[in-house]
Amino acid sequence: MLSNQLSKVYDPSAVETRAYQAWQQARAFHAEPTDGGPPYSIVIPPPNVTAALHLGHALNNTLQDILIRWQRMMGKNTCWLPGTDHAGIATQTIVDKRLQIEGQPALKEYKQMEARGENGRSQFLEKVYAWKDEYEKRITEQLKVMGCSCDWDRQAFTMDEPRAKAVREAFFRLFQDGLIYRGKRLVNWDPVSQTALADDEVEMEEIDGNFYYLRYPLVQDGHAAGGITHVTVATTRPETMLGDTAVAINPKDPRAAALRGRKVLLPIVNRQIPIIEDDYVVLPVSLGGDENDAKAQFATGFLKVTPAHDPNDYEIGQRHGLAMINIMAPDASISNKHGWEDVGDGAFVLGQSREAARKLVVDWFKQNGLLEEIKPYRHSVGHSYRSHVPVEPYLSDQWYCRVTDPRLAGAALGAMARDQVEETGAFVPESSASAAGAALRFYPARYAKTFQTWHENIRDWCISRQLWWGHRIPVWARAKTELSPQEKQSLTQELIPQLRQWKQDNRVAFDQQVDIENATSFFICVRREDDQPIIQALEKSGLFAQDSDVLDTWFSSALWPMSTLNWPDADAIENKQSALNVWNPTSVLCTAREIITLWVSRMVMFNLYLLNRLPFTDVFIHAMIQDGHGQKMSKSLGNGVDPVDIILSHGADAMRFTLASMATNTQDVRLPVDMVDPHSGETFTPEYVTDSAGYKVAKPIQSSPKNPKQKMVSSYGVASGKAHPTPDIPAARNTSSKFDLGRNFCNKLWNAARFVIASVQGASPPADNTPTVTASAKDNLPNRWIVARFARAVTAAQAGLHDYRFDQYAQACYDFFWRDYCDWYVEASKAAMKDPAMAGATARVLASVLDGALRLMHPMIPFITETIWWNLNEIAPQRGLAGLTLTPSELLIKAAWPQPAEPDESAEADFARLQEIITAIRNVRNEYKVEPRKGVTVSLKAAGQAAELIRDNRAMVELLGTCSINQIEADLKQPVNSARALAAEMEIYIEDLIDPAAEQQRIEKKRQELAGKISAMKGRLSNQAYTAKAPAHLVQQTRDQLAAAEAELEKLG
RNA sequence: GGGCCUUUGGCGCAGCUGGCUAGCGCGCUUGCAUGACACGCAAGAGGUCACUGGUUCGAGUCCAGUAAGGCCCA
Repeated sequence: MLSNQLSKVYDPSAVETRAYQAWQQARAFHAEPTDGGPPYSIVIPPPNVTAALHLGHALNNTLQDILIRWQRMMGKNTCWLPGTDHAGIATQTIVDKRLQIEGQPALKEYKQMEARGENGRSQFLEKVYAWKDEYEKRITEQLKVMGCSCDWDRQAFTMDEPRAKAVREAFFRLFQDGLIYRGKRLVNWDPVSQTALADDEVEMEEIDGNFYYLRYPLVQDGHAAGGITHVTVATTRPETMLGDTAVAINPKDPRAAALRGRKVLLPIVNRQIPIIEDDYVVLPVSLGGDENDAKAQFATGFLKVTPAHDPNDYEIGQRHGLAMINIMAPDASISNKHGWEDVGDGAFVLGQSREAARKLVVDWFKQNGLLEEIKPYRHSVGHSYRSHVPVEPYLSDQWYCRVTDPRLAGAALGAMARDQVEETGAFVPESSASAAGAALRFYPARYAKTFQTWHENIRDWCISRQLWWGHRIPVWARAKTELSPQEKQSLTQELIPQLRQWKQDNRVAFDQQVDIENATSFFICVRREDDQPIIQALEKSGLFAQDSDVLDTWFSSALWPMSTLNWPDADAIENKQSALNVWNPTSVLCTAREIITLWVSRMVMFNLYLLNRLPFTDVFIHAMIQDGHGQKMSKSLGNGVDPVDIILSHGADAMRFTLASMATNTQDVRLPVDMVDPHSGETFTPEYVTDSAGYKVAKPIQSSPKNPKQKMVSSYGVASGKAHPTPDIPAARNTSSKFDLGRNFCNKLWNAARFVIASVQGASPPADNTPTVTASAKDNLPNRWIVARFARAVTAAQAGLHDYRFDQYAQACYDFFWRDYCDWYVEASKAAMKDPAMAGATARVLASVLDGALRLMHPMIPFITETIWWNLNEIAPQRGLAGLTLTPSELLIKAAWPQPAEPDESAEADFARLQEIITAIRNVRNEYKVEPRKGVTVSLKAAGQAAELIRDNRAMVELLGTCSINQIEADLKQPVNSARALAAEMEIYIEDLIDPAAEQQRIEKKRQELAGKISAMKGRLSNQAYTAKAPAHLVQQTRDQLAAAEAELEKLG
């Protein structure tokens, strides 16, 4: 067996690899549902296979691992399910781009191959799978080096076989129940990716645009119109006028009456379109519109209505039964082949891009005297989150999930914890799940509101995407509307009877209320991917073809807490002891806030609908990490920090500790980003500049702090292409000195453990060498004290973890281990270990409290604690104290979480007095500039218990104060030439310090401090309102404090 | 436009249902290479808690408003 001796210098990389291997060998991460114990489970928010993990992932997964390891030590049957997400559009786009950069055939070429019948689709998907394999592997590696204790046996991917099965079943059930439908709607169309986007995939960006004022002449039909010959519409998108089918006016507009029933002649196309009245139209300021509304300032009172190219116009079109004319091809060029027929004089715009067409149309209006004016206007325009081009509202056939249905959105609202639901007037029925106490609860609570508002305003979810990378939509549609008599016969006589049978067998579903005998088109959803007889029958008939679209990635993500646990396998559903039934609902979902609407909502709706229970009970939303200027970390700004770099430079434990300390209750945390000088290896703060968009970025070229002549390229320089690294001017990595916090702590822990283990090694066992050896002997105050402090630390740590306050947990560990254990207890033990009467018991306490501390800190810093644990097991196997049960365990990961005991308050109070005295002595030594190792002689004026306390702990005070105690007397006179300090109601004289002036100054400073306090407290007490209204105990406390301060002042003389 | 959040020493953050003489880490100052640790030890300096008003015996903490910044949803 390898020696577990701790190396002199802490080397994280050596420690980490070995510990992780040991855990895996022991199968410590794996659990079976039948293992027993209360279940505790987490599903990982599956990282996208698009790219490697960044610091946000590191935070997210560190926090999950802390929870998992904590709960495992608490004896729960713990399962953390890892996996990755295929991220449809993002991955497809990135692979396409990579192929283009490499000069290989890319998506465009594969699409052409597919059109020629050469399997372009499957060949392209092979490329995407290769990418996925690479990144899935990389992500898994990253999670492992971070220390994540995932159950790797259960690793999943959103497109693997079991997950595909879940998607199929869910789609089938929703389709069968009428919760999925196909509709011609306006979608957010990305003309570059040529796919529909969900609302949340559209990013609003402020754009400098214009309002164009276009004149539409009134059709002269012989009626007077109050002298009006034309109407002027204001638009930001003039090219869409080609598809106008009405002009709207507000019924309150005074001009409305005169124009009622009239028409305008749409220029260019010469289409006659009606003037309609609709409340939606904004009144211009001159006619009573709101002057604070920017739109009213720009409005003319007439609104061109283009139902096929604007969501609001679409609504108006629906209300008024207007025609919808689509004037664009899928690539957003102007086209007369997708629904626009009356081109009129518009041939000159056909085939033009949106941008070019806009210019041509405006020019046309100008030339024909119909352009009234152009006003600059800044407004927000939706952009594709993927291709970053403006999204086109586009009329097309898409699949929708009817999330507006009460069975989905309503159920999600009903599952919320009642005390987190805000009264909004909207009807929120309480569901059985929430009534049973298993309600959905958000941490921090404020995020419940986001969830609630989203569901109260939800719109149907467009789930189809015109992509290749994703789950195919399992629907077959009639490919032909016109059938030959032969085809007709084969359909009605063969296929339809079969279909009816299959439907009865629950193997297929039709869209609801369709008469399949007579309908010219209908949809068949096939339940199972492997139901070959059906699929073959449909395809061989030549009458049906599978929908070519894929599902939105979130459709499969929405099933994640079920699909990772093998839903819909029969065994998973029926067996009470199946993983699904034991671990779903999962215990908590850890994620960032932008995911509440995208993902949390959909998981809740699907899990409730399909399984009649929540996917998880707690939702913990953690902060987002920003750079030092409060900006999002992004590739293009070059302000990201790579977790792998931090692990290399600081160690995984150090990174984890720091991340946990940053996990406060707030929305965002800032992480100032530093750079590593590739010439010297030094970390320094780069020079910042402001880029054209107003972001603070690192100057592309930076100078080495050591030698300004040596230059380097910043990440921003690389990302923006503003500088190119060369051998002389290399690229510099980002880092952050914030991680020093964790590194310092781990280093402290390592060295303290080495020291403690070495001290314990030689010590003879305590007289009472049983697992219940007591630390409460009268002469063992430091022993009693550290045990009490440990009990407090456990309570604080546990409270922090329970509330998802990882910063409080980290702080509790830090304060206890460094401040109490190292600074005081280990130092004090140096005195006790020299005393044969105390050495044995002290050694036991040293080892036992170290044991407890390792257990306490293991979830946060697992590698280092595990490694020290092995060494401690070897050197000091006998551990445990009365009131501190420490069941032995070979591996720390499997050890039991320490139980908090009642802290010994008298030990705490007594020890605090000793600390005060020692600090006072040190203070005087420092002010008098006594040589650090030179002893001083100290006498104390103390009586009774105080004197006893000093006498009992004399060796410790002498050691820690670097002094020798001369006298401890109740009526001691201050020795000549001595300095005087007050502490713990004692007078302390440090002898042979002769500087009367300095002494006078010290005493005067102290006196003023006291006087300030006294006058403040006197003021408070002389206020009658205070004594009358403040709680009695507080008033008494003030009186006591005043008396104490006055007594102290008295002593100062 | 609606919602959420932030503003506490040079920097990053705590401060629970109001009682604070406002904490922590980094940085800073002064000592110290003490046989666990200089990624360290000891002792210090540094803040009228963004601003204005209110409630209260008492406000960093509650309320209203103002300013600056960030995020989400339209």
